[in-house]
Amino acid sequence: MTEHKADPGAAVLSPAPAEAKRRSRQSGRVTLAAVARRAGVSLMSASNAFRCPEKLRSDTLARVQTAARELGYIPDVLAGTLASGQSPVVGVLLPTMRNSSFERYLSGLRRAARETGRRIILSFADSPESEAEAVETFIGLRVGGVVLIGGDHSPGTLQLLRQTATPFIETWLLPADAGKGVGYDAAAAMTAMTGLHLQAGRRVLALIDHDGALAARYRLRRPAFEAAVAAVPGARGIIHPVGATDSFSEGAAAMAAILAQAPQVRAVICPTDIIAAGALFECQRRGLRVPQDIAISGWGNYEISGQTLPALTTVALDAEAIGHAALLRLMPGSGETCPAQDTGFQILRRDSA
Amino acid sequence: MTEHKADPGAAVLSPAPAEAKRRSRQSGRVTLAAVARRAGVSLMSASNAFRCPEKLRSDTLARVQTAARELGYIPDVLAGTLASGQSPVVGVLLPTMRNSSFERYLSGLRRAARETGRRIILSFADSPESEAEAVETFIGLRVGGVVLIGGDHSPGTLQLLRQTATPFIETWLLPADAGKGVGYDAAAAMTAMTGLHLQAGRRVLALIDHDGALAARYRLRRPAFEAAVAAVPGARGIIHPVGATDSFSEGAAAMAAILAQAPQVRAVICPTDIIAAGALFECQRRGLRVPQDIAISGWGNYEISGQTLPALTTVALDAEAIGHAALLRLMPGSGETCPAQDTGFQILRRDSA
DNA sequence: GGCACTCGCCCTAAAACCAGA
DNA sequence: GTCTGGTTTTAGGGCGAGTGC
Repeated sequence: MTEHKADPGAAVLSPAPAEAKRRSRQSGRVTLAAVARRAGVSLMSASNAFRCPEKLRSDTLARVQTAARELGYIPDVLAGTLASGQSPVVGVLLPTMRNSSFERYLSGLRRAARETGRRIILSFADSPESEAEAVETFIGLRVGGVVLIGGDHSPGTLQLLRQTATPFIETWLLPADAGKGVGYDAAAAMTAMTGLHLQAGRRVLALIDHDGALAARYRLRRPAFEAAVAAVPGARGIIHPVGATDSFSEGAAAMAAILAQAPQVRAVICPTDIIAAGALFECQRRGLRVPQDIAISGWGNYEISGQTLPALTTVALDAEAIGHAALLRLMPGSGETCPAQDTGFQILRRDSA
Repeated sequence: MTEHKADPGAAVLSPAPAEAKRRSRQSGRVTLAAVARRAGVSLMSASNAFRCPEKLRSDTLARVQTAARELGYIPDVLAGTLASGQSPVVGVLLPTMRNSSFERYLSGLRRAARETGRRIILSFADSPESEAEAVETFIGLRVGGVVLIGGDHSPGTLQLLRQTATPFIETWLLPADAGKGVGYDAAAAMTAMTGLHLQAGRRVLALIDHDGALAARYRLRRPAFEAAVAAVPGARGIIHPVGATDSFSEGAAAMAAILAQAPQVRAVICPTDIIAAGALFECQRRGLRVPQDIAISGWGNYEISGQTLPALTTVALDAEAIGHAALLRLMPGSGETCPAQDTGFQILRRDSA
């Protein structure tokens, strides 16, 4: 069936122009209608084949599926979302790539997405502005939900989510948005970690404390540290704040600063394994022995923590479980019971402390 | 204007049901129509205010903008894409989170996106299946383009992209898809790196070679290594393959295996800085001095490479530039001249080799 | 500057079809 | 041949915005 552009002048007379115009706007992609035509069923049956397969007789269903496969049909999520008002897409916002826990977190999210037929898209944001921007992109895409890390979000971000009634969930920390979040008890972990150093007989402890924007996932730790130190007579705690960027060089610089300020420090608690590794490298450069001269502990059980010499004592948390539970909890309609919200943690004692 | 759900029983009698039905399907979100109403302009003017502002008188424009801000209007990208057939969203596919070059790559992409008014969504894929799945999600979302890393993609992935006529670009390596890709010359970098070890007088060199799925971004290196070694009389090259997972422990294991197999090895060229750091840690554990006993070089100039002791000699590449150029090249319509496709590299000599 | 139509799909309602009882 | 119950079709109206006239 050949067809050329209709002469605009003849438009009124010929039946063709409407047809031609329609064609010109079509994307050329395989549509559901094409699948239906090929399978010899109605549009509705084709639609139902994807949406509620149980409504079709199995042979009809098979016909549609075959046709879809043969044609290479990929559902237009946009059109579906627009029409139904429901999107299978979940937007996940990560603060940084540098935290290897997030890799496991993501695989938990992916597993849950596979289980519930959802699709995940990602974005990274390390500042309030980029966070709001990313969330706006998600909302513009009319995602079905948004998964956030930490409880520290720019007012703009939260307002956007709320005013558009986009379901979202905050993860990683407890207590998060009461009854909704998924995470572990960072304060308890800090209490345990500080206790470990104290029980080893160390009395002058330093805490490297992340601050800055979007650093709320560290915020619960400091009070727990201070309380634990205060509970032991003769113990002293030093707080050294660092910027929110997680890097080896920050760890090295922090270690240098702490040693300059308080040479008698015997243990350094780091907010991440990256910082801890950086601090360890700095000690190596100075010829300080770890843990004999000074103990170092990290946080997060990143892969590197098991590989440095000495290996790093750290806090292991179940990022995979957090991710998995987060997605399931995001949409109550899943029909599944909501998993427990506390995914726990574990102090992983290795050689550095 | 209060309104409650219409009583289903009364549906037939009341004039409300149609209205109620309509309402029930509406998202409740702020639409362009609402903005137009509030600004007292037609729907078209409101649309134009965003799409081609120059078509409006400035006071009309301002009225629309004010109304949009007051209402908290967020354009429905879905509807816009569906209607126009063009999407401002670009899907970026990353192989892994562990490569800190990708962070810079991403910021280049983001900068370009900001410059051209596009939006970026991300996905990670480390296997052919997850790659195809991610690309399918992008295509289902009818993204305007897809940015890929490396030239090694599952046939399914490429076929999907081609059959749906989705614009895409392969980055990172040269020569990529001739005339379209953006990247650096990995073979030349390997030649230079091998030369560095040879010039230092080392004659038994080992290459740790990534293989496995999706590892094409390493594939050009080995022949260059072999050629460089062959060109120097008395030099010998050992190839040690490792799986595609980029981890410290892989590096450590590879180093152990190489030492067992060829104790006389004097230099090890690693495919990434992570592997190199892992290899270095293994040497430390064995009391081998780097670089006196054995030289190690990495690849990628990840942050860790400057922090270990000794710091790692590595290949620095301009990931930011790759990302930036990739997005600009993806859509020729940008009106900008396409930047050069070779973003170059640099051998960063530090202490480990 | 505005009207009518379109993008691809969803959804409701009601009618049509197809067994078997 | 009518009734029944499940399956499929027909018809039409959206969803929110862009496009051609």
